Amino acid sequence: MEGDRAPVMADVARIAGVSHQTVSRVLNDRPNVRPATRDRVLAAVRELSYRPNAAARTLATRRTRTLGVISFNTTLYGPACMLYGVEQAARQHEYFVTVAAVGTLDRRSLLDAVDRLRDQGVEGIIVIAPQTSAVGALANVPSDVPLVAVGCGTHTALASVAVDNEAGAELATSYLLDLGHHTVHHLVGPRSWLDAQEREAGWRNALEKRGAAVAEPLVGGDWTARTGYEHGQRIAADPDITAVFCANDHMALGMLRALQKAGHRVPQDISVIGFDDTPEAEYFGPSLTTVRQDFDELGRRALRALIEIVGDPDAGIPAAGETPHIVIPPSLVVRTSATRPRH
Amino acid sequence: MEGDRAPVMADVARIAGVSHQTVSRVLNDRPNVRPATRDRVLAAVRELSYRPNAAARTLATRRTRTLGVISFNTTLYGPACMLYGVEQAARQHEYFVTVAAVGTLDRRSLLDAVDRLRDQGVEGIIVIAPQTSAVGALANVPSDVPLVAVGCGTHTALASVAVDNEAGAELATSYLLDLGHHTVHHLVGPRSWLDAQEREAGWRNALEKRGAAVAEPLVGGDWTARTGYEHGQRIAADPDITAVFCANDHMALGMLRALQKAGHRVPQDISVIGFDDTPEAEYFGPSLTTVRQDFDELGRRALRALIEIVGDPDAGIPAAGETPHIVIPPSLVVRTSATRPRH
DNA sequence: ATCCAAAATGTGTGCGCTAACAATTTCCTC
DNA sequence: GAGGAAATTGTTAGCGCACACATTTTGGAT
Repeated sequence: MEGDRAPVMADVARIAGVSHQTVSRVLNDRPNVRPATRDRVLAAVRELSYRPNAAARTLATRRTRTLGVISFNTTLYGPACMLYGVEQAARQHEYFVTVAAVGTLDRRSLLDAVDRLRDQGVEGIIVIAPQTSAVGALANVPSDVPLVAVGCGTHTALASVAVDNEAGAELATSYLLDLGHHTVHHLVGPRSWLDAQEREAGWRNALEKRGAAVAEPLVGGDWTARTGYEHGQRIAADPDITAVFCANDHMALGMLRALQKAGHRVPQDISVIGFDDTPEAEYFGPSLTTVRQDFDELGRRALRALIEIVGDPDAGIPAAGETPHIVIPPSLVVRTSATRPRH
Repeated sequence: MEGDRAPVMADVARIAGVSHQTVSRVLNDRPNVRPATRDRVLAAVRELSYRPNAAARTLATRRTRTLGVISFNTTLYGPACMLYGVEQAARQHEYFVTVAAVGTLDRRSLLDAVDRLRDQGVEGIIVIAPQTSAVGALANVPSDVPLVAVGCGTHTALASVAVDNEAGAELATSYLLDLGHHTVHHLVGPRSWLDAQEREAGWRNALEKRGAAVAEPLVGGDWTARTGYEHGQRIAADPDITAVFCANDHMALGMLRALQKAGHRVPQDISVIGFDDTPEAEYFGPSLTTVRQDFDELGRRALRALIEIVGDPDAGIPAAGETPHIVIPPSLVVRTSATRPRH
């Protein structure tokens, strides 16, 4: 058990009575191999439990069939889903994916992550790091490996795949307006995130389109239920507010709790809408009306976009200078946390 | 830009006026290099932006410095955190990590994942797949790469790192008993998960130790809020029940909603306790008392255990036959969803 | 100066594979 | 059954690096 090396192609060749090149041809589905020979080779492969050595193959072909994913916080529901989608699609396309989590989003640690991934020889990188600063840092990274950003705003120099945050926010806001609310307040996400900025813009747009008053947005949210709760306490104190659009579901949860604790009923007294549609949102108290984005699909699309760029090199690299932006429309999921205002 | 190959060690050597071997020595921190030479080499490296070729290095050293993670559903909070912890620790130890998500937990797709990872040359594998079947399938995989299971029960033939589910469940159950409840009902997780089994066992133990009645456990839960809700409806109909221990937080959330919808107040009428302590649990209505497990730490420990096995080979492989089991104690987080029963 | 060990550097080889080309065989056509 | 194109197989040469060893240089001790 100790002494014998893992079998190599030459071993297979010997057993099958052919040259190692023929083995290579069989393994790579090359044409011009007689079926009988192919069978003998495959038999030998099985007999030895031979597995090709990836490093050697990479060295010879200069292709690693590996993609990298840089992720800021895989712990969040969205990023976790996107990662899943990416891996799923990668497998389908016969790529490996290696992940690099970054703890902070400063330029340095981002570039470090890129470096680490390049050291490993990834052919392309997907960035799940929806912060403005991240995109900024990455946009002009002097790298020869293609980058695609996923789930982060479209206003970027990077190729990207994202949900249309603005449209989603407009959907939510308009819905509340249609219900009869005079205006809608907005708890924004961290301003450093593109998603937060875009959702805020969408909210503002919808309000202005209808000529509704644009109240000062509530800032300081960090996506967590905690900050939602804190703002909820303030909102609860203002009797004029009838509708709040929260930049994500978790903050909406905190908001719900604060409101109820302060004695308000949702939706009778105040309507609340979230964003993301996490699996739990339906079971919040009350069931949360929210904007759904298909994270999985986002990841899959990102991967496909990346592969297209990395491409079978013979497919040709897309015209440089063109940074493709794929945007996916979100949808409103109506549940019970929002309703008509009382008059 | 097109024609020139990426620089290789020989290029660096030429520029620095040394042999490629000296470059190699510098890059690998080998002793016996004059400081002046080392500096010239490093300068040349910088000048060319040289990066060593991982494939070539792997081919020569037979080490990939890559670990694999097999994960069933990275979308869940726990697995996502563990993955994060793993990656974090891996980086520290200068390992890459590549992920392989499996969609279903049958033996085949599990072995496929292992194969895929081995094809890529991983030196070890961490399995985040806490199902009985998964462990069973993996326990006797005829593999030369070390496996460590994480976050899944300790009663396994696999090396593992896990939280002490049984202790956690006892903690929760005893707490409720101490509060004065005559007995505690239990909504179990999917029976195919070791965690679910162990939590059930812990719950049962605690009850028996105190001589409390052991009610029929509520089965059919699948970790989602939906099934928590469904069982909640049934529980709400039984006036005798005063305390429920749910196998995870999401199901507890569904339970809370169903109970409230049915007109019960939590905790005044019924106490509820969860398991996991997801970030949102604190903001459920009411704030959820739950058993906390440190997923990050779990991931980190798993990685360290794996590295120890993969080890600097000179460190020696631990005695075969010994499958180390690391268990981490959970803790009870007391919030407001559980209280004394009314008499 | 002389010699020797230690330090510093260079040379050759192989890791396991694929690409390019060379050699052989097969199979058809006339 | 001769000739030649097409199909099949083999041979050689790297890919870029680290390891084992050979060689040179250095820095004392004598």
